[in-house]
Amino acid sequence: MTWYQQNRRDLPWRGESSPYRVWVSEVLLQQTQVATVVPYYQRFMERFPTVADVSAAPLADVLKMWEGLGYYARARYLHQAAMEIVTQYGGQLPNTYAELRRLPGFGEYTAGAVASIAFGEAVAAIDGNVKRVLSRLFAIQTSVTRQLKQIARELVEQASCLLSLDRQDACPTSPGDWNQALIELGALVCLPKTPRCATCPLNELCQAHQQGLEHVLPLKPVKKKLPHYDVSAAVICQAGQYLIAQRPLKGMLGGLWEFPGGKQESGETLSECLQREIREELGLTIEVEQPIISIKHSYTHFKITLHAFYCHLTEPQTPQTLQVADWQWVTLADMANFAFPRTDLKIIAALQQRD
DNA sequence: GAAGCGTGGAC
DNA sequence: TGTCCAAGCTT
Repeated sequence: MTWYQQNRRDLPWRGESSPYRVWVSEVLLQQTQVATVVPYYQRFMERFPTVADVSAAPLADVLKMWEGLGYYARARYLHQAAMEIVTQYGGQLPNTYAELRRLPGFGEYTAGAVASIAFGEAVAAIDGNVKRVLSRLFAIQTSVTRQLKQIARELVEQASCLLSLDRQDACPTSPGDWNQALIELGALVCLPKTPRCATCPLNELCQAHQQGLEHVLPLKPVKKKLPHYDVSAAVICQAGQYLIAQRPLKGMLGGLWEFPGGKQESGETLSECLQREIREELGLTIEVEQPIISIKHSYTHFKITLHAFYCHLTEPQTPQTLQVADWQWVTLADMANFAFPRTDLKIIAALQQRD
């Protein structure tokens, strides 16, 4: 706790805070690095200062604030939870782990983090940092999940009891500070690849370090290679406007807008692929023209090369919502009002260069 | 318990 | 260029 007090980073969601701000920061930080989150957090708080502001906004506005961040289900769950908090709890976050855990997007970690940091409840908050710190501190190699939960629970309970008996020192005393101290130690000292054991306040207690296992623990599962696909995207122009489509709400990039297209099947040219996809998704017949840009991109479970082509309708036609949530004709300038995945933002940038 | 879900930075 | 992996959650 002394180390944490002296080494904690000054982050926008620390200091003058509120349960809402803690919650938003925790959701943004899920699987996302602090440096990436900071500007998103600032913009999100300006646009949605309170829970009521999020709950009153259309999902499209929340997704727009999430644009480029990834794991877009987080934005949907945050929006859903905000609406529940307004209707069920009068706009105030429930103040216990058990109640928070029932809300969309509140898993064990996030419920534990908000309950401990915002409300002082003595519950554990086990993220990737804490897993790494505790795995090394206790040299845990098997039955990881059960042991870690047990240890983290005992630690936060004991820490809050001990510290409350000993208030004459200036150390932080809350379970929230305890949990954040473990996280901060993992983020700044107990690093995944090159742990800084020489400067670690726990190095003499750390069983992994004593046994020379700090580079081995925690044990990592073997990962398989990501498959690669060629994907095509149609930039369909008509009278200075472009056709964009909204992806289905559930699943990959749910609710985001894109230039329609899809995966190339074997024995198919990119041109044929586009014509098939646009017919299947929107019921349109197109002609494919010149290529615009090809983009390499890696997702969580596969890699793609995305090939964008100028296209036009063979005759006047109205799109149908066969496999898309919605569609819209928009100008280049209008596109700023829709949330796009990274790859499509690159296509838009290419279009602007030609414009 | 495992799979699906984004993106960017570090190395 | 490739790989790892980050303040995880839902199904």
